[in-house]
Amino acid sequence: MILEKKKAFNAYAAKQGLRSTRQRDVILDVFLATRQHLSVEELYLKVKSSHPGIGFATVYRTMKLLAEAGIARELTLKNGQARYEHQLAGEHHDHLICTGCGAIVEFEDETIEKLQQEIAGRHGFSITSHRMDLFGLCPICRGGTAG
Amino acid sequence: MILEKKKAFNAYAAKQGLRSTRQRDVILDVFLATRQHLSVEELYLKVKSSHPGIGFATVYRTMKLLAEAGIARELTLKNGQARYEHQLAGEHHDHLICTGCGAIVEFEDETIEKLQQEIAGRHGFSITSHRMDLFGLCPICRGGTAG
DNA sequence: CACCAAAATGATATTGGTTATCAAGTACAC
DNA sequence: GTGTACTTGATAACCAATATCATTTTGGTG
Repeated sequence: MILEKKKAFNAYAAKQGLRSTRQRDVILDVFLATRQHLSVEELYLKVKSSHPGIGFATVYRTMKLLAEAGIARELTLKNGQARYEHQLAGEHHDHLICTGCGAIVEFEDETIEKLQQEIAGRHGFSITSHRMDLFGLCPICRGGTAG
Repeated sequence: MILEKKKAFNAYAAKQGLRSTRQRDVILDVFLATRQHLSVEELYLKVKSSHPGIGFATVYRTMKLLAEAGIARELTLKNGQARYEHQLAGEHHDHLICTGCGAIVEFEDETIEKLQQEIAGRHGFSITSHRMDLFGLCPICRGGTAG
């Protein structure tokens, strides 16, 4: 699947007339090698540890590129810092976010998606994307005591 | 209803040991007098037009206060700038956001809310709040042509 | 391979929204 | 009225993100 993503990015790069660079390869590799929701800073630190020469401006630029290419999705969390997650082609998922420890659980629900389309339709909107985040406490932060 | 909000804020202020100031009254008035989703800057400009002496730091502080008091709700839009909307006691609504002109339409859907609770329950989460934004084009920006 | 124009990089400066600082002002209990 | 803790407003500081720009690299061409 990593190869697919790389091909997808190469295809996008070709279409856009972008050049193939070592830095972009490295950043894409690092991004694809993790399953977490990474901030640009975290990504930059990971990249830097193996390739100290790469500057953070390039990481920012490349992540924007990956988002445009449909490989990464940018999340705007409450603190204002951007985080990126993998974008599985055609798929979409939403988030359960623990306000205690920051843990993020992904989920998807077809029924909700359909309802969203219905609602949008009633207002004459054509939806291109959405964001749904549920905030609360995860089982661990609730302390094991149900309720 | 404006008086109710003011009473609610006074109650919160009393509970927190906060003092009653002219500035907070003015900012609350300005906020309650509008039905739009205002950025802090817009709010500041409105406040300033009638009370030039009030600084923006006070507007920021007061809006945080109103959010804590449950009177305002802070929205984190994609550009990172915070906007505030009215928080109707106990009620909750979500947003249809036009990516063309920035128009925001509010809606609520009980079925979705219930589904959210179900999903959270399946993962052991207890939900305290959520955010759901649907992005797309409003009827006007779609150009009138359905599709 | 050498050359060149365009694109990309990386160090740095800059921006823009938000928060912290702190002296001066104000509310409120006494 | 007095005292003091809370507020305010001007300013500086902060931080993520973007712009700038000289230098380097890519990828085509001869």
